[in-house]
Amino acid sequence: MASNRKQETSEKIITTAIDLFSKDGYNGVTTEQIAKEAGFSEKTLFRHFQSKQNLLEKAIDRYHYGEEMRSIFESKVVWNLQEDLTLISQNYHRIMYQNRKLLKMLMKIGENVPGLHQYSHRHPELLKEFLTNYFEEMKNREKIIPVDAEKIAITFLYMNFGFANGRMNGSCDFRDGEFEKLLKDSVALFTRGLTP
Amino acid sequence: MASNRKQETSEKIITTAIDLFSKDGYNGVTTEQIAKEAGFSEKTLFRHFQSKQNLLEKAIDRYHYGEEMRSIFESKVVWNLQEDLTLISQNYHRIMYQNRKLLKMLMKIGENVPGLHQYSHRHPELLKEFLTNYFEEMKNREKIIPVDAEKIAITFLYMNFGFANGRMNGSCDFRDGEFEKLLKDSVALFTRGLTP
DNA sequence: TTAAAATGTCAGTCAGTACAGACATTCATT
DNA sequence: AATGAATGTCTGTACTGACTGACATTTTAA
Repeated sequence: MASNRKQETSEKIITTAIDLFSKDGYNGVTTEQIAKEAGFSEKTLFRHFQSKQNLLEKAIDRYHYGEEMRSIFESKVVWNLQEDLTLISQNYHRIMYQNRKLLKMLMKIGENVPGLHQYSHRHPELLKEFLTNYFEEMKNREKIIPVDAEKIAITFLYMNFGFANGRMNGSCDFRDGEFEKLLKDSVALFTRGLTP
Repeated sequence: MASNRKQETSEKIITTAIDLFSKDGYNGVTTEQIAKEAGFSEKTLFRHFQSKQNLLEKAIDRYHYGEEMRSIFESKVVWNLQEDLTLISQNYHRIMYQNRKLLKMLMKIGENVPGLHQYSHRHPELLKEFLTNYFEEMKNREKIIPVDAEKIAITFLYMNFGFANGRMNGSCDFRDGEFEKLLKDSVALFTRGLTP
């Protein structure tokens, strides 16, 4: 089909744009670079997206990150701290890693993009609430010591955000299973710190 | 003194540049904007810094948080886990907060700036080593349980980086003493998770 | 084979922006 | 008050980069 080909072209241009934007930011990349890198002419880029700004917006829309994040909430918790935290952090990092370039891109985009800030903070907020409720319930079940559930949730989330950020920017050497081991140790620490 | 006045002008331009760069990135701000916002003419900006690129470089090495970071290493550890972690995290966040705009700026700058990546990762690396050695020694003294010292150090650091990042971007409402409470709770969690 | 859809080429427009020179003006110091 | 340093103003240059239109070429589907 023709429409299929058209779609593939758009797809290729978008992913290339995300790739370059994530490295050098929106203003640091030219439409010519994007088109060339994607293997098309600049003209084709504009035929597909009309403007650079629109290309950016289409790239952001592609952010299915939000929808995927929902899968975390659907994580079947079994009310066992270690198991649950492991599952949650694994899901979290899978999603963050899949969307790492988009995330880097978003972090580089200025504060001048309206609504973006709220948009990109909506899902983390939901995740925080989800975790807070989880810890609250665990307290009721007397499976963890009495703590400020929200603060523990924030701590767990920001710790994992830190991990994800470090992995994205290649700060530490997270080769092979190193990253998984780190997650395991951090979950173990939480578990030991919270179980009565 | 005349040289004093000159210096003050440079200072004002640099801080303004950092302020704007941190919001919209290097390419998202014009020299005209910087000059105007700083209260000078564009010509003065160029008389002081010759080029925009040079202004960026001066901004980067004038506000190097690296030296301040050294004060963390000079933190007098007393080999009491809770006290030491509290002191370290407090120092860390003081420095991160002071340099928050510079840090935001650095995060937005593309990977095309040579050497910047290594430069901005040098001090966190040192801090990681410092902390790793600390946990190692605490193990020897049998004040904490046997764990992978490096992984715990990474966990503690990335958690705090996550906090700092959240505070910089205003993700959560860290008003009044909320942030301090968060630090306290997270240190308590670590302490409980590591003490035998 | 053929028509339509998709892409390429190339030349060009237009706005924005880093930066320079000439000259006027303000400011601090004596 | 006078002088030199610092700054302002204004004009201009050179270049980049988003975006367009006309026309040619390739690709796809019937």
